[in-house]
Amino acid sequence: MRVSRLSLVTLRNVPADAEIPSHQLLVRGGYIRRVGPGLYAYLPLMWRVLSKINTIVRDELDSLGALETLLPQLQPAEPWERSGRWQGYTAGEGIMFHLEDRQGRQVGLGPTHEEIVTVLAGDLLRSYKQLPVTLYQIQTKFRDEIRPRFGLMRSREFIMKDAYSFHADEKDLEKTYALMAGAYARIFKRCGLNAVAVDADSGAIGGAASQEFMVMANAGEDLILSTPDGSYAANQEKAVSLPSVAETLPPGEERNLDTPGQATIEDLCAANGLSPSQTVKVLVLLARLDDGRKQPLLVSLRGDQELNDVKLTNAVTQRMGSPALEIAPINPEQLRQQGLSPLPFGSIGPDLEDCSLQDVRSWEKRFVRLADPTALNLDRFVCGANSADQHRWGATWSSMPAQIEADLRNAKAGDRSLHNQEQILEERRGIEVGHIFQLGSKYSDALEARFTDKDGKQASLLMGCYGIGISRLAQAAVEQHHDEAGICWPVNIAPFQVIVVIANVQDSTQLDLGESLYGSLQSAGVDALLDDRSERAGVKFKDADLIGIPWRIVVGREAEAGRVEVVERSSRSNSTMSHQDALNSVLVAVQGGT
RNA sequence: CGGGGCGUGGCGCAGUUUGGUAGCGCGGGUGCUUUGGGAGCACUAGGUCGCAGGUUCGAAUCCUGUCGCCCCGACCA
Repeated sequence: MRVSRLSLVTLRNVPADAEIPSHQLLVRGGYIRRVGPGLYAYLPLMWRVLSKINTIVRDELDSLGALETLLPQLQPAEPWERSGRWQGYTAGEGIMFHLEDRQGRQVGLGPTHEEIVTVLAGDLLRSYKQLPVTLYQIQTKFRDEIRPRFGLMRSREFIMKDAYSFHADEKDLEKTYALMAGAYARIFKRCGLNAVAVDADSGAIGGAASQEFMVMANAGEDLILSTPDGSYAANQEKAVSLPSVAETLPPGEERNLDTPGQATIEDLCAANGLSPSQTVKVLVLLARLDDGRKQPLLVSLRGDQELNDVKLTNAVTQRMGSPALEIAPINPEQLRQQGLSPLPFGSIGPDLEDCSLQDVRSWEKRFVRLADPTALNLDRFVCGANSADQHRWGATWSSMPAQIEADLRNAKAGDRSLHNQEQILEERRGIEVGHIFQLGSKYSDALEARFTDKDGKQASLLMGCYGIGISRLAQAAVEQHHDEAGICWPVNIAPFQVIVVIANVQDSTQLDLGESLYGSLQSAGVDALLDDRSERAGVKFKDADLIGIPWRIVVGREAEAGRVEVVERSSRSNSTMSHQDALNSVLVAVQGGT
């Protein structure tokens, strides 16, 4: 390709709406353009990058025997209703774009394809003899994000590879899951990314085992906790750790404490010479459940611990038999609307009585009481006395109502690893580029996707599902590979592997040599770009750096002598040599990396 | 949804406080000079100042409404 024909528009100014380097560079380099909030056009250079990533992905998945398909983006509501996800995905903060067609049918734009593929699999896969099967597609997904940001990192329309596997038994599912994990590791490596697999929550997709593949970068939206020896890594949503040892309360009788204005753990401890680990804090929350119930919760944590929303949501979902769609603190306004008296927030104890809910209008009439082990393991503690400006010193669980024990706290940097107490957890930010799940029969049960097993009996298909954010991956690669001057693409996903820059196209010797090198590269099967523009050399160098082509051959001053300069973008190393040597060394470098 | 900010040529911005009929840098076009790290000079094209009302002799500027976009938050008392 000739740069003169590429419609290349690079920007010197940093676009005002781009925050992180990768987003700025992709816009400045002429890779993407914003069309609306969270909506981007992939310009010709970007499309080449995405195609290269897709080629690698296809190669690895095909080698596992997976089958490429293409499924509808416009999806009827019905299978989503049967899987129980229509409500959660469309109501309130739901993430699915949905609409009514001219016949009044409800349809959604696919944020993911479990429902569709499960229905299909149920139709197609009738016997264990057909299993296992893995189907995949590379396609645009739609998600009505609360707040799109960072360019392609969190956009409302993005390209995703999603794969779904179907099995007759657990063992077979686990086998494919493991194979897929291996393929993912190879895919990210071939894309030039430093990605790590971490334990993850399976979230709205549901299911058992689940791992995320994270590209470590400061711009990442996820917090990853890991041990220095690499033996443990997990998303904070899921991470576990050994809590620090609580300080014990000195001996003494249980008594009341006057705690005027001490509404936070911090204030309480400062005013009374306590350590946060000697206290129990109680959060008053309301869970909105999928079946319509509004369930008040009392959640007890040791004072020095933070609540983990994801763990809480999972615990509530499990106990209530209906998915928790949203859990939020109860505020005084809500109490008023329910016709309840105000609660002494800041002085709540685990034994706040259910009678304070007696007159509720639309909520459940009893609290569900959950407590984290860090709180339950305290023999004696300080907690709220359920009356304003009053706490209790030396309280014990024996005088409290029964609690549901559940891990509800955030693991954090500095905690000891549960798996090896010698190891202290560290935290880093990560960009989630892939996620694999063992779904089991969650969807096949709901959608009645069954097959006939060896014994002639009907059984639900066991499923795995596996995603890679293709467009996000491309941007993550830029986030991981750039410098002040621009992008430094890993050669395997670069839009072009080599750029031949003719320093001065007015000089016919330079022009001829440049053209000839370009032709030789093309005949050798290299993706080459020829900068044949009648710009000054400096402009062409700046653009080449910005768009990040891994290898540059400069045909300039010494063209007369048949000598050219070879520059490696990432290291900036350069050397001058004969054009034959240049061709050979670039061929070796480029093809060695493929 | 809550809080903050911003809408002025393709991009980045000034001008708004103190109304007087639109400007700077980059980019585009033409010509001459220049030619290895985003050149210089000259000429030139391009904006109903987000939109709709209002005040005024006169509105980018003041008032009202409205739409859009960006950032932060939605962390726990």
